Amino acid sequence: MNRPVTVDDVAKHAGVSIGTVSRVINNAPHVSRKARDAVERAIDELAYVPNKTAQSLAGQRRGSVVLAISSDDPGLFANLFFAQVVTGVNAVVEETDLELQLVLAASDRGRARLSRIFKARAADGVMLLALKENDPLSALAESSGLPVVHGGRSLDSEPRFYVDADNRGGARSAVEYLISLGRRRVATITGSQDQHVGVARYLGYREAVVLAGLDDSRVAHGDFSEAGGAAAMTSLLDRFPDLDAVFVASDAMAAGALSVLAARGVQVPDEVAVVGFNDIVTAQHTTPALTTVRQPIDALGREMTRMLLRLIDGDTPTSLILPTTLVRRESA
Amino acid sequence: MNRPVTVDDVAKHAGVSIGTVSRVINNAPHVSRKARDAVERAIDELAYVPNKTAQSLAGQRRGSVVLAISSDDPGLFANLFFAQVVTGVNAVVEETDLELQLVLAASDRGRARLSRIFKARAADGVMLLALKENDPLSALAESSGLPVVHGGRSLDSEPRFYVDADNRGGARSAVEYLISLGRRRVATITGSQDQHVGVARYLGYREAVVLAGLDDSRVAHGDFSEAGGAAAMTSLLDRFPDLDAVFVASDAMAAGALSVLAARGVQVPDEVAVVGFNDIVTAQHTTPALTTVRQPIDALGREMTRMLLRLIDGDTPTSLILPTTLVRRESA
DNA sequence: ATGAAAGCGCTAACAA
DNA sequence: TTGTTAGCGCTTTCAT
Repeated sequence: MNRPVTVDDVAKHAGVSIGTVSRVINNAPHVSRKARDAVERAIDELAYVPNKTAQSLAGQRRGSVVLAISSDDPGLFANLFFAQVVTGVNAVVEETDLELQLVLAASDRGRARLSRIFKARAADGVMLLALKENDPLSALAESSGLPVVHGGRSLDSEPRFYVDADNRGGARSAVEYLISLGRRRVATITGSQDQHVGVARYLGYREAVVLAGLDDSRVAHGDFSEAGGAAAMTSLLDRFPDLDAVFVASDAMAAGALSVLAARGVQVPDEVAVVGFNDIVTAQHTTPALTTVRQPIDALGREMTRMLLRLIDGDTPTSLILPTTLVRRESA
Repeated sequence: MNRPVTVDDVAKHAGVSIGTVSRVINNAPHVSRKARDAVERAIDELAYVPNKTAQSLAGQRRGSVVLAISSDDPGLFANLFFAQVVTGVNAVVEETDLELQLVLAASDRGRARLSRIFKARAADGVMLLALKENDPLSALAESSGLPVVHGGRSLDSEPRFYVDADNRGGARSAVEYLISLGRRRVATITGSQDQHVGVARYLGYREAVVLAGLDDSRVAHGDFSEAGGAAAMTSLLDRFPDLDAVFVASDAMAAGALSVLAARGVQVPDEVAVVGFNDIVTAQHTTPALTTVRQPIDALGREMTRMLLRLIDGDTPTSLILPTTLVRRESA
């Protein structure tokens, strides 16, 4: 393992001072054409690559951003969501010379680790994803003094800087679509009402139904799980045997609902139309294939990252809500 | 933003030299009980956290490992796999004070980034995941001189250090299971034969069939995609109308195969038993639910990381093949 | 426009 | 056992 090439080597090779080399590297002003050329050639010839650690130490910035994920539920959570967010984040990070640090912070141990990262100033900024309600991560991050961007919102407090999908609008347009199909007795299976997404999608449902002058009382509360969806569907069917459509706040719950509907011999979409939310892979494989609301997940990752970069640069970005799209399949 | 606490502060506060402080932090020997206590108290009282960057620079180690992923196919790839590997990796990294750096290296840009990381000695080791055949990443990583661990193998060359699932054994036991069910005309839909997994699973099939004294000629080649699986199933049905079982090298292909079987009115599993591979979420939602081979994905992540840590410590670990398990559902 | 030198906060070698 | 000091490789004043 031969000694790595340093600034001094480059300086020597180019016949200039290390100050000049440094200026060229950070393309600072006050460098003569000649010197710049010489340095650039030296860098090329020696295949010099600056030592990131040294840059960080001298430059007082870490050169890395953290993506912290506060979910321990690989089943529900991982479904493409994770991969897609990371893809989006990576795309933007790639354009910079920052590093992307990943921290799974659902456990105490994970949070402690994150906390050390903050205290040790081991990152220039943080993106927080999949926070739970009253997630300690939020306070932890804010108190660090580092720039923080949230993916999604929470019920307890509106983050200062966030990117979120338009859950309410997505739900509203899903229900409006059902109504446009001629359905008049539209029910909903909600997600957990202690989470922002759950509430937002429920509000979207109500908005559409009430605006259309229809009855918004056909409601069963679920918990985003398939089993919960099945239970809620059963309850709905028992209480409102006349319903002709259901807006379900997640695809997983919709899958559960579809099984119940099938078991009861209810025709989908003929008797009851069903719309889900999320567009997970499974949505294509339910019977019938599920009409659902798709979130722009990689865009979420990209915009979170852009926002964080601006924050790091000292700008004050504005929070963002990204539009969703309705994916029409056979269930409605 | 007040000046962060440094070693000198701690030293002063504890009334010892910075050498002693440093020794305590790295729990080196030659520290008196008394001094250690004093330092520890000072650290507590000042809430001192060492600056990672400075540690790295002085200590000549980066304090981070890279997880590089060479896949751009979020659809196929992301299905839980990604999240589970990361979960496993994170679990082990969490026990150390290393950072986990994520690099998506499917593009030229991503590879270039990785290359800089290597050259800039911006990591202590690398884990390579989801490499394609003849993936340039492999050479890139090896040439860096850093410790490298591969997740999975490739056809072109056996990595020096790898962790892989027992694809061959998993396939073999899946087919043996079919045979134990009384099936005698077992076909297979293979995965891409230019990938190690594809070949390994095919070999496992042959092994089981031939060892049982059965005919191993009922073969159709697929490409791991759902559409490919459907096409292969059609071909199989046309060429071998007598088949009574199919081992399909991936769940996605199995989903495609099941659709074809259903369309042709073939009863599963009564007429034809089907077994898949991977145990993706979708496997539970096919009709009928898919019997499949599950890989220990989070264990893969964990073991890769352990292996890398040992490599970084200068040990010479041995490559690992992790056992798979058969998950019985309704399709066989 | 350029060079010299003082750090950044820590580790490690060497003295004491 | 403890203290001192010289770096790690870079950035950034401050002179020149």
